[in-house]
Amino acid sequence: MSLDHILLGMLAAPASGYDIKRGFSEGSRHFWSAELSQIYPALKKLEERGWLESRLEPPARGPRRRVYHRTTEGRTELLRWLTAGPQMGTQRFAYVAQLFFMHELDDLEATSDFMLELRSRLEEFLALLRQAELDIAGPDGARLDDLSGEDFHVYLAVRMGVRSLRSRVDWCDEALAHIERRRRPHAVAGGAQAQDRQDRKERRRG
Amino acid sequence: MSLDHILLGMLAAPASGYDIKRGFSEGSRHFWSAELSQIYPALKKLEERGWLESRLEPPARGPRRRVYHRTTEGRTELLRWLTAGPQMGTQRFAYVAQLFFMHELDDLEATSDFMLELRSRLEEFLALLRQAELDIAGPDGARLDDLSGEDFHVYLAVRMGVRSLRSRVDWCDEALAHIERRRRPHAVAGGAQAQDRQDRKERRRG
DNA sequence: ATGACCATGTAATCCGTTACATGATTCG
DNA sequence: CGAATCATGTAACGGATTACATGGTCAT
Repeated sequence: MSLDHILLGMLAAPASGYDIKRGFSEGSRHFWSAELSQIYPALKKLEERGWLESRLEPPARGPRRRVYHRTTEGRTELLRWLTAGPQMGTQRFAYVAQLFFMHELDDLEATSDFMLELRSRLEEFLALLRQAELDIAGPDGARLDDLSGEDFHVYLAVRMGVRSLRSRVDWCDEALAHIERRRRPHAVAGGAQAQDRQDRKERRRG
Repeated sequence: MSLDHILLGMLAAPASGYDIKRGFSEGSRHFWSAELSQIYPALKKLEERGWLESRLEPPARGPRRRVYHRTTEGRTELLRWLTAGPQMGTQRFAYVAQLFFMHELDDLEATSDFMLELRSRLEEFLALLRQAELDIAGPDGARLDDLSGEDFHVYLAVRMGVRSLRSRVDWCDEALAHIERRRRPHAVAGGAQAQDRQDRKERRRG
C-alpha cells in the first residue's frame, strides 16, 4: 500500500492525524489525498506494526492531541519504499471516460460545453499549484538555487502538478479547436493556420 | 460510481465480460482499467438493476459466452451520466509522492536514477498511445476530418493521453536538468541558456 | 448560549486487487 | 497428450468514501 508510506513520509516531524490532513490540503493535493477517517485507523495500524509511536499531548490550551512520531523501523521502511523504484499505479480519469463515450449524445455542442466546463475547473486547480510554486521558488524561480534539499524535492513534485495541469488545459483548447472545426467544416481557408497561431501562443506561456 | 457507467458505455454493441476486458487493454488504459474479477460481478449487478440484459450464447465453436446488451433504462442512465458535467475524481500518483519525500535519502544521485527510470517507463507508455493515435487519425492527422463521431471522440480522449504522458516526460527532463545543475553548482556560465535551448527543443516536438 | 472550528474516532458500505477454481478448445 | 488460450466465475482481503458520534474551545 502507499498511504502507509505517505504517512511515514509526512511524519518527518511529529504530528497528529489532523496535522497530516492539513498537510495534504496545502501542496500535495495533486498527487495524493486522504480523509481523516482513513488517516486515523491507518496511523493506529502503523503503530501496531511498530513503525510509529504516539503520545497524548497534555491539552495546555485546546483539545487533546495524539501526536505520532516515526520509530527507527518506520524510517527504515520509508527508505526501503523510496529506493524500490517508481511505483506506477493505475490512473483513473472519469472525465476522459465521459468524453470517450460522448458520441452517444450525438451533439457536438454538448461536447463543447463539457470541455469548456472541464477547462475552467482545471484552470482553477492550476492557479492553486502555480501559487504553491511561487511560494517555494519565488518569481521566475529566483530562489531556486537556495532551496534546501527538502524544498527542492517538494519543488520538483509541484512542477509535475503545474506541467500536468497545464497540459490538460492545453488539451482542452486543442479539443475545442477540433470541435469548432468539425462544427463548421466549410469555414474560410486557414483552419490549420489558426491552430498554428494558437500553438505558438500556448508555447509562449511556458 | 464510475465503473458501472464505463461498462454501460462499452456496451454500445452487445459484448461479454471478456470482450470488455479486451476493450480496456487497447485504447483506454490511460484513463481506466478493470480486472475480470471486478467486471463480472459488476455486470451481474447492472443486470439486477435493469440497466443490462444478458443471454448465454450457444457455443457453436468455443466455450459458452454470456453476452450483455443495454436496456433502454441502461442507455438513459448512460446519457444522464454523460450530461452530468465532468466528474473530477481524486488523483493518486505514488511516484510523485516518492519524489516529494526523497530528500530523506539525502542523495541527489538516487533522485536522478529515480527520475531516469521513471522517464523510461513513461516513454514506453507514451509510445503505445502514439500508436493508438496513429491508428485512428493517420500520420499528421491526415484522416482527422473523415472520422466518424465515435472515432472523433475516441481521438480526443487518446490525445489527452498523449499530451499528458508527454508533459510528464518533459517534466522528467526538466527535473533531471535541475538535479544536474544542483549537483555541479559552479559549472561554466549559461545554465539558464542551456535550459532555454532545451525548452525550444521540447516545443518543436509538439 | 450559539455557532464555528479544533480534534479524534467508529461504522457501514463500496471499490478494487489478488488468488483461487473450473472447464472447454485449439495447437503442436 | 500437454500447454496455451478462451471464458466465466467466487472468495478473501484491503483501500477509500460517506455518514455518524463525541466533546472541547473560542469568538460574538
